[in-house]
Amino acid sequence: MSTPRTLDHTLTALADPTRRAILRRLSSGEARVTEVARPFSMSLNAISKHILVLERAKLVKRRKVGRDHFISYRSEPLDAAAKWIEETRNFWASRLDTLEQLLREEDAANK
Amino acid sequence: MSTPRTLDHTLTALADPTRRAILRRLSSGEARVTEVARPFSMSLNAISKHILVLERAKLVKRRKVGRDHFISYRSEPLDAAAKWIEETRNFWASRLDTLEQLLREEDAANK
DNA sequence: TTAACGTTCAACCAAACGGTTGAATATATT
DNA sequence: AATATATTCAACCGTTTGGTTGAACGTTAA
Repeated sequence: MSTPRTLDHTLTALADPTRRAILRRLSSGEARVTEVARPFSMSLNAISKHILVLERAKLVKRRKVGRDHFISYRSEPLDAAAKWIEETRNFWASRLDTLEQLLREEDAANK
Repeated sequence: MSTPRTLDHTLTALADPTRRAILRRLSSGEARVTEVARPFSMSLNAISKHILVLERAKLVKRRKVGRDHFISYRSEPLDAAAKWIEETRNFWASRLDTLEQLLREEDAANK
């Protein structure tokens, strides 16, 4: 089974609260980098780097118009991540021995 | 901005392919650390560290019996992560609908 | 008691992360 | 042409990450 690096990138990008906040900030549509950075108490450069991480994960798209870079949200990676998580949860839910395993552990814990 | 650090931990833990493989490896029930490590081409210590990261995220539980540590999968963090992702997707779905609608109205106005 | 086993601890390393500051680049404005 | 604005690039810093090796610790077996 090959390693889906895009999932690595997606989950890594989402694991940071600043980056999750940036995504929410984009809900009203495109925003320039400076606009994205405004509500945060860190440097513009720091936000620029966070945007790079989001871009690597394809969670945002960049549209350059003159000196302005417009950043916008892309939904595909989150869809894919949701799909993976659901598949994994189903995988676990369908393990036939799950109940048996729980009982075994309980039994051992109550020993 | 509330900071759910548990989500950070969950997503960070899941962002690594080795750790995702470890979780799958646990599908047949509990396993000792050495058993968990066996299929991997890295040192036992490396796997021990990965298990620590999974433990911090509460994705695995440890049960010590003598010198053996039995590692088992816990489903709660994945459930919580799925919930967050679904909420976020819903948030975006409604937002994108609204934007689309606005564009449609604008278009109609410019007729 | 001694030896083997299962696991972690400690030290180390290189690379990545998350942040900073200052300079460079490209575009707009006057 | 000169200046201001938007953004990135480059260098640096301290911490974390993912890996190694070797020693230590606790448990089981001879």
